[in-house]
Amino acid sequence: MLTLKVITEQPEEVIRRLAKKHFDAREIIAKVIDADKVRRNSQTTLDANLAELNQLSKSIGMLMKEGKKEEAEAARARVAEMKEANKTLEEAKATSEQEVQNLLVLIPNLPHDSVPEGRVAEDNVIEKTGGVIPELYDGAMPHWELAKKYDLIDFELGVKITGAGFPVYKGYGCRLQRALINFFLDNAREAGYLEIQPPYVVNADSGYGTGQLPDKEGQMYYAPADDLYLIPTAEVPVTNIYRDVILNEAELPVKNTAYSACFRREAGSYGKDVRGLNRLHQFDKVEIVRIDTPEHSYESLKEMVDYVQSLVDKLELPWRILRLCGGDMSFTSALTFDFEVYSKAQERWLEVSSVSNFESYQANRLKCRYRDENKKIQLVHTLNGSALALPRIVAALLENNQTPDGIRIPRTLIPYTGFDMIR
RNA sequence: GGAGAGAUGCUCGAGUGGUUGAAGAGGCACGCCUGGAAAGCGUGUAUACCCCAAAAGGGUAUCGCGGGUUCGAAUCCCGCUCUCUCCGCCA
Repeated sequence: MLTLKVITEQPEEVIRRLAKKHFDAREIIAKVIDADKVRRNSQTTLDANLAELNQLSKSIGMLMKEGKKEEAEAARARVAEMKEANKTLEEAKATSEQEVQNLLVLIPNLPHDSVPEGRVAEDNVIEKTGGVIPELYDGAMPHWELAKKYDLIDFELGVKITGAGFPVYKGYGCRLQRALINFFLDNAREAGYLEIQPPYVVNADSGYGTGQLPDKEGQMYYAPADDLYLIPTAEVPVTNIYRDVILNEAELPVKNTAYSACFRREAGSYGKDVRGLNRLHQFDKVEIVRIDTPEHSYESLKEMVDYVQSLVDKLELPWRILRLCGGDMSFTSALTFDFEVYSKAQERWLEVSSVSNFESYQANRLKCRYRDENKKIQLVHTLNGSALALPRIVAALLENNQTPDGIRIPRTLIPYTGFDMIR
């Protein structure tokens, strides 16, 4: 969430910048400022009262020792009186504090100045493209047919065991999955990321820390018996490592990577876009997470984008990078680049990665800060990106590399798969 | 799952109702000493919020978390969470 400071000190600036996200902040910011005034006022008087109370209590102790019983009793009466008044003040303070908090989480992050204007996905700006879109032979198939033909993935079996969106991988399909995971992790390690194996299940505090809760509650699988959530991405457990932590500037940037299975309810998405591997309830992903200083975070973002580009290049996939427009960006992001690869048989672009700088928005909720060179404590910037999500990469690899004789494995991946063709 | 013990600052650790934000030690930072270092000596070393234009300064809260008793709670009471030990079960 945004800091109270930026909202109370520069409300007009906040309103102006949020307009790009098509969020009219005027009313809610007025409410925040009002609630904050109440909060401040009640704290100021409450603190003064408590100070007097503390003084009185001390004096009672002294008077008792000195045997001045009557004076002590008088002080006691005064205390009792003040405590009544403090109850009201305490309530006002707690209520207004909660109100500020409740309002703050409803305000999205400010988009970076370089975010393009726009409302929908079509308004995103193509930043860069690469790779070659292949020509396929007559009779080329979409990946769900290829998966069946070569017995790589059994979608119906997943329905039987669990439900739609939980495919069962088999044989070459499994080996391709494992190869990709190792390929992504090894590349990340070589790029300086520390590998983490996080829990796949998190508590509510972690959900709030990265912003899945409260607003995206319905998108996570929930285990009520233990009040735990299945992670929708490794970002959640990995970023929460740094919840309530004060880092030293020398430790920055933190560079972590993690493979995990990801679980998403995807409530409300149906239709042809969900065919095959395009949208799943359980999928595999390697995530990269960075924590950095405000001064360096955009350089970090660029490095992350370049890194993801190197992956799709190595996989010989046709790709493009989109700079997301204000209307298509996530609630929490300041600047996001999406990576898409072209799926030739489906003749459409598939999103395989989303790389974002959240600036201090996530850090504020997470309470992740660092001590700068002047020993001053300030919020870090957090960034993350997929590097990469498997299903759509697999879809594109299968479709783009199909030949009448089988499916060709990209050269850089062969050491990981142990085979060069799926036949 | 059963029984017991415990949770204090960066770390260890003292502290069972009254200037305790918290002794002591260690660590760390700075200064002195030194040719340099070690040792030694000195000083400093939590976070959030509020008041103040800012700085200086002042105030409030925080000893796992939440509530209660009391004029006053790290210290007493209740609930919760977590950790450790033993037993059981087990990849």
